[in-house]
Amino acid sequence: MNRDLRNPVLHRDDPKREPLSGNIKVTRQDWIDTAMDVLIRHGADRVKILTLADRMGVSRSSFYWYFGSRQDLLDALLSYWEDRNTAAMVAQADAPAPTITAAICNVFRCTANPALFDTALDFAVRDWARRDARVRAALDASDVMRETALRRMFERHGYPEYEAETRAKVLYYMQLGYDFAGKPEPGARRLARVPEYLRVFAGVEPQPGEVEDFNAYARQFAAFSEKEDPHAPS
Amino acid sequence: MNRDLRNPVLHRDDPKREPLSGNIKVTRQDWIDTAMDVLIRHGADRVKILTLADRMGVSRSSFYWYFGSRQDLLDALLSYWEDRNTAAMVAQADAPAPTITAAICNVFRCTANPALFDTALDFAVRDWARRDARVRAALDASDVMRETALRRMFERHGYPEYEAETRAKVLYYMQLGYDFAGKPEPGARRLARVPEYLRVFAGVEPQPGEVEDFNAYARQFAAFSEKEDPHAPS
DNA sequence: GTCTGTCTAGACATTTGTGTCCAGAGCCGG
DNA sequence: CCGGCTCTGGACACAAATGTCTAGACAGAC
Repeated sequence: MNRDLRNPVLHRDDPKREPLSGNIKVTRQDWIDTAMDVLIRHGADRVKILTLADRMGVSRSSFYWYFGSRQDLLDALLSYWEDRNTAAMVAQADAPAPTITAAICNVFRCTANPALFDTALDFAVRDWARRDARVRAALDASDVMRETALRRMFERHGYPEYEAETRAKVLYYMQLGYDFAGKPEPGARRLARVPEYLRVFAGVEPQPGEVEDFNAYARQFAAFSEKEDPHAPS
Repeated sequence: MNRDLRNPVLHRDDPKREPLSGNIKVTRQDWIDTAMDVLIRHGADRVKILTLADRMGVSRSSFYWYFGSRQDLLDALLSYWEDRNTAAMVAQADAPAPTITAAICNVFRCTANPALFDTALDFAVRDWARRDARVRAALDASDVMRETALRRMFERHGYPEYEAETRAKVLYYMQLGYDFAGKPEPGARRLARVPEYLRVFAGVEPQPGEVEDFNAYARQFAAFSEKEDPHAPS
């Protein structure tokens, strides 16, 4: 029973690592999934090993087989976020669109669709960034990428560079502030307000059919119709 | 030495309580001030009694003379916030103004002036609200009051009720999102953008002199010219 | 069937934070 | 000057969380 032969570090870091079948109660991914849920619902500083273990019905020791430390787990959570939300929003902003209002609707499609963009996760990461410099750096980089993509979007539709930058800021920070604030408006009222938002953000009238197209899309997602409060405490 | 005669609860709760002069190292207000600083810079969950005591150079026991528990201190912090930011923003929104753009500038004056509105504190309370139901309730009430005041402002300047509500939301949530996001724009660029913001928020051109009046006001405050990063971690 | 590697449980040490108790220092009024 | 009130320091108990160590259960390979 040589201790070096079962060195857990090697196995943890091996991407091809395949666990034995019947022996396992939880996998590395189970730890990550549970931690992600706690991160979103309670914040990064409440991702505690004991809490996760209790919730999954295993002992804390199991954790240290899969992860070297709590920090390792948190790094995994940040990696997941980095590979998701920002890419989705940039893609939607870059998507071709006949008019600026249609283009803005594309951006709305992003935040309306939980499969494309997890607003609760995005918020949790922002919250976390206040407490961790590495997270903060990753977040700042993401904000720049998103805002740049939105500015390019306005520029493609004929807005001068400086005005495009301002409108990108209004659109992006309004979106941010809306998700940040307490209670979201009920889905129906929120949808009804879309044409007005388009007028304010673009400064022009939406074209016929554009709002209807977006509404039809948005109604597919519970997030936009009856979203549960993403900031409920405790 | 009857214990009931020196019952600390009576003294702590007595608003007319006057400490002896030369005997005191810290006052109740010192604890609150230090806690407020930590709340703003690191978040409510890092307001630890030991940390505060170390920083003031006294023992933890002193704390329990002035406060019954850590919760008592946090309640004091919340009370302070409740009596400040919201009142200031509502007052600025209600202030008479010749045009809508001048009225919006009044609101900008609020967030530009640290004496009227502490954005960092506001943010810290929002952060805290995610972790404490009572804070969350106080925050929700404040958001409603602020948004209502902004809607009334647009209505007074002739916007129909529904459009006034939408524009109030864009103005308020953009403000929120801007403070929420990572790095604020440098002061000069931010000031230069004011007229464009006015056009987007109001949908009309600012009148001559309005922007200049606001700029002259804003330049008095370091917060708007070279604000330090309010969300630096740790 | 035994051995080997994978994974888990339970006990231990350590750190950090809260709250309580008590002795006592310092100031004040009588 | 002295007794009582105000406030502080230091010791204690306790709880929550992290990380380490060791024994051992279990499946698969041979």
